[in-house]
Amino acid sequence: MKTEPSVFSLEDLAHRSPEPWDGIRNYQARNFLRSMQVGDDVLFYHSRCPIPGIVGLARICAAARPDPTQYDPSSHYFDPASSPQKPRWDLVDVAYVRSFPRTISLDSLKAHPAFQDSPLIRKGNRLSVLPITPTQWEGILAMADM
DNA sequence: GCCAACGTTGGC
DNA sequence: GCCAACGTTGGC
Repeated sequence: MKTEPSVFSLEDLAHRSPEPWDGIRNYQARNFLRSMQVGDDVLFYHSRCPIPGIVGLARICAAARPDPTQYDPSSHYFDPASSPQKPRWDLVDVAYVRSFPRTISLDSLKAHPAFQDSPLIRKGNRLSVLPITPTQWEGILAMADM
């Protein structure tokens, strides 16, 4: 899961957890949210910052449910085309697990064989929720010195 | 802050 | 159903 640390960082999650992950407004990302299960581990990625990359781990502690901000006209995430009778967008609840000793930078992901086919390293990629393969998990944990 | 890449919208 | 215009994401 990606986030801009200037908006909401892993440190923020450490102090406010669990957190409803609202505001996802991309159908592909939403579908990935829906496939998540309670107890699933999540890699936490910081974007739009000096060293973009994976900074730690979080965990899913509630499965997908309708995102209430879609009905709220005062919300930045308001979607006039959505209604409680026919919700369009979902959220999951995310809890802090741990911060890695060091950031696994985008540069090092680009250099890792397991990530060559991942949308994560693709230029122009905009998916803020995306799946990680078992091989990628192994690579990440190795790079994180865990 | 710039801008390339991409998803979405809406006129036709 | 096409595609230009628009808004957003995210590396740099």
